[in-house]
Amino acid sequence: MADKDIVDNRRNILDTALDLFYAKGYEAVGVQEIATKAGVTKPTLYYYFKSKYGLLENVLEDTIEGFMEALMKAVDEGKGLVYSLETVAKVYIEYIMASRKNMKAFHMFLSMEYSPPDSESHKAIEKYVKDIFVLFLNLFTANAKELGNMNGRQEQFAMGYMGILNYYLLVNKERCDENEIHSLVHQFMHGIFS
Amino acid sequence: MADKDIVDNRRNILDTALDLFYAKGYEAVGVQEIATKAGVTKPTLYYYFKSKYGLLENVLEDTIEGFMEALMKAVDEGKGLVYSLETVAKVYIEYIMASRKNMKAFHMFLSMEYSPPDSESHKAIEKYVKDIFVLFLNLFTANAKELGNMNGRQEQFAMGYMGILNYYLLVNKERCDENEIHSLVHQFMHGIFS
DNA sequence: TGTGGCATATACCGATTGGTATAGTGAATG
DNA sequence: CATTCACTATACCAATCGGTATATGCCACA
Repeated sequence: MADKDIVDNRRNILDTALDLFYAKGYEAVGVQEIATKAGVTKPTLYYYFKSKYGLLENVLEDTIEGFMEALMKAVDEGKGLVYSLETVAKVYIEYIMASRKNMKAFHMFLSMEYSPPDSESHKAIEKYVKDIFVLFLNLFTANAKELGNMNGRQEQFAMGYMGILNYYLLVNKERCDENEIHSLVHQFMHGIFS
Repeated sequence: MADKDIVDNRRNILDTALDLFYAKGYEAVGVQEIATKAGVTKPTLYYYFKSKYGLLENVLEDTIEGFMEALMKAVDEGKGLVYSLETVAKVYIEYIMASRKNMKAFHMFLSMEYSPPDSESHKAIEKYVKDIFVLFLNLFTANAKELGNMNGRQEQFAMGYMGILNYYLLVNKERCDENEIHSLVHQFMHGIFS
């Protein structure tokens, strides 16, 4: 019918793999299942990706790196801590709400971040985790003057903020409210004694 | 030599399974590997546990339920919010530091809490997660008078506190400092503006 | 018309998966 | 002595695992 019946098999494999890795986890999904659901055969999959693990790496590159760029852009604006924290949170929910694909990617990322230390999932994700942690760390050190003497508690602040953000987004998988995020940031900065 | 060369195969299987589930994850570990490392054969494993999933459930019961009891005991003392939050945090690190087995159990638990929604890991853990969340929720509602009008933000508080705690303990897998936990609780209650 | 390379499928590999049918232990009980 | 019971091992099952050798269809270019 249309002049474009051509299918991008590589794209299909990537998207199908994300769906399955998100839903069942990397270790629980077979290569055969991915190929079948993507409408290709196994050799086709192995033509584009050198191994199952290589496929996982490509899925990550295809999804998470866009998120990382947005995150990096949001950090170095130099408009103060409060502004930065809220902007960062906004990047998170905007990314997740932008598409179902992004939502799946983010939660796959989260699940991999907490995955067992000797698993392939963990190995594939660790560099991204490290980058993001450093990014949060820099956010606090860059705004050190606002916080007075942090006494090297930047790491604790970074961990606390990432923990709050991650867990909130884990629990509220489908519906992320921007107002609630704002409230969360406020809580983080001023404590629960409103 | 000793009068007790008898081995408790059920115990060995349980402990070995925990080791492997912790390190590589439930889905990535084979029943054969568990049996071999435990020094038994597969039918012996299936004599004590009806399936691989049944084994996972038993591993959870064997480890996490002790933690849950300690947690429940720590909550309902009615000595105020600050006291409760610190006590709860203390239960976490005391449990983790008590033994290497406990440390593995806790991190397996954490990894399962963030595991993919359609995975067996998720299914096995969800009831415990729900119980713990309710427990945290009650902690805040029980101390409502201290916090003034929470406007139904108990859920947010519970999520925030669990998130901070979990992420801190994930990152500091091996070395959990009680003083740092104290500082973390303080940060949670009064915000990062010291 | 040929030729080379990208992209795809058929059919297969050895190894491992979760799980079991069956037979045997050794110790206690009648 | 015979039976029973808790427990363990040998040997096996079909199915699936990740991965590949080989052949072919197709299209661009010569």
